[in-house]
Amino acid sequence: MARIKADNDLSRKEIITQAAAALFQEKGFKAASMRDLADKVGVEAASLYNHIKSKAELLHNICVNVANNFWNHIHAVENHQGNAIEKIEMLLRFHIREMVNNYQEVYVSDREWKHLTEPYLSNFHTQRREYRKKIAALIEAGIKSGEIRPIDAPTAVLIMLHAVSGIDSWHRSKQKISAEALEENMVTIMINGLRK
Amino acid sequence: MARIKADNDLSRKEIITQAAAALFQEKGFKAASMRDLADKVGVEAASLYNHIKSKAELLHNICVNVANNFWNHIHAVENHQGNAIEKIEMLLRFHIREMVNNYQEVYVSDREWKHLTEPYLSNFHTQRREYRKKIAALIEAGIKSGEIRPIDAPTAVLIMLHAVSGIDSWHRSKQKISAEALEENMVTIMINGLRK
DNA sequence: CCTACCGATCGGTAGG
DNA sequence: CCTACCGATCGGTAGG
Repeated sequence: MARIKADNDLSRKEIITQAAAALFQEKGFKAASMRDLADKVGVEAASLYNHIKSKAELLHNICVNVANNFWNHIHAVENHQGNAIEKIEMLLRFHIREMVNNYQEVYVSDREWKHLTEPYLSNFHTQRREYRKKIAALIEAGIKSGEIRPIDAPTAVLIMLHAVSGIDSWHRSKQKISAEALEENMVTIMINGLRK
Repeated sequence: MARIKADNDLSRKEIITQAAAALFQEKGFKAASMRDLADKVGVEAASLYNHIKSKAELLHNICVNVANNFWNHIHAVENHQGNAIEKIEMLLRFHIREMVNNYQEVYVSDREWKHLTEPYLSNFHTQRREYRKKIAALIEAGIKSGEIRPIDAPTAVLIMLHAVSGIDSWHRSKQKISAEALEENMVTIMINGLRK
């Protein structure tokens, strides 16, 4: 009995979090009200608080989930057997697929994280900086091995990550090319831009 | 006398608009309050309304200024003598420089325009779409002439524009490379990514 | 999960 | 340019 109740609570909370991700993506965190969210879920605003603690908690959960997802993946990339270009392509394809399939959460985590409250804001910021350093290290390795042009690695990271975040425009576009074609086009442009 | 007063009003309004651009960039449009803005300018909130009509007008002015700036430039690019790669490089360098030198306004126009009110929202959206079509046409021309890889032009546009918007991270970074080095690195990666 | 309601803050106005 | 203030809306709570 207790377990079934706990399961129901969990999935209810997940439904609310998913709806919050969609809402924060559409309107932005500050412009999205808890009344908007309640409408989306189909309850009164006050009822949300039986499942969540606060609006801030919703943003926090979204950002932490996304951050951990990318954080886990880059360790797999680092341990992957292969040259630098292969590793970077692996990372790039993961980013593209996450942006395609898990659009709203990834978008919110990327664009709305500055509305996190302390200490989560500082934690997120630090992890983000570490994550980018890891990508820069992959690029540096590729420059040393002669696979990649002698460019500024942090600048290359910034181009890569932001290019991928442009997929939000793809989601909204009228005549979408397929997700596969999008991925191949992005990889072609970015990898050839880096490759010597 | 009347002229001096008019001049003072204009520059006062410009001071407020500049401060608003900085504030909207830092906090986001919705999270930035008119009391915040008044503090930044050094007056009481009510006094702002002797110079501006509304908070919405401030965002509108910022977005229209930026949009017109880019709109005028792309006509110069289209009329420029040269091959497709040269035109695209010219456009890319202009975007990079605007993002470096006119950071706050460009950033706000890029990230906060969805908070515009009608009919400005629709106008902005339409102009933005037309602008991107013009860039896609430049890329298509380069593909036809054999200068550029056979890629999906709208995807290439989206990568280019978003890569440039990543310069906001450069502004905040601790050990900044020079603006010139940033520009050369970006141009190298993007142009070689496109070039056949 | 709802009704009823709270204190805080918002954009903006009146009047001087 | 300021003091004083407004109606609306916000995130969230009490109590059932």
